[in-house]
Amino acid sequence: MNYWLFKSEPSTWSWDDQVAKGDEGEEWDGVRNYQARNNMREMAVGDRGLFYHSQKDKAIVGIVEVIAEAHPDSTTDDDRWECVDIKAIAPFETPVTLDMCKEDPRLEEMVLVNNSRLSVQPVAVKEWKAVCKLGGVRED
DNA sequence: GCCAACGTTGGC
DNA sequence: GCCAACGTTGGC
Repeated sequence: MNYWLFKSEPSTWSWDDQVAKGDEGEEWDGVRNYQARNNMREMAVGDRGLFYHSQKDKAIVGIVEVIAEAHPDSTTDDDRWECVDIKAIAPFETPVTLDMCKEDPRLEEMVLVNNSRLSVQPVAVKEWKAVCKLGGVRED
């Protein structure tokens, strides 16, 4: 299984919006960046992801699961763009802020810390475990 | 609200 | 195929 990080502005699409979709989930559409798209193409059903709020929160707030592999993005006719579907799994007891990530030596190589603009990022296993521990959720 | 960093676009 | 110009993102 691989681990990822999905970034969103809460005013556009928030964790609460994601939770409201329940087990049906929602497609992670609107991505117009090749690196982010390529990451989504790598995803398999069952992969887990961190849900990050950019802008005001700047914190990882929950865990999501990939429930559908990459497929054409329904919000555009441009066939270059694809997206996966994800559903909310569990909220973090404690949101893991960007500052916390920057301060943690285990997370110094995290993409979020070094390239915060990439909207869909890979997460290393050790990073995943560290973030889950900080967030107060079981890592599975 | 500013601005640095980055990615994309399009003229040459 | 290079690179300047432009638009967007997101931390501060």
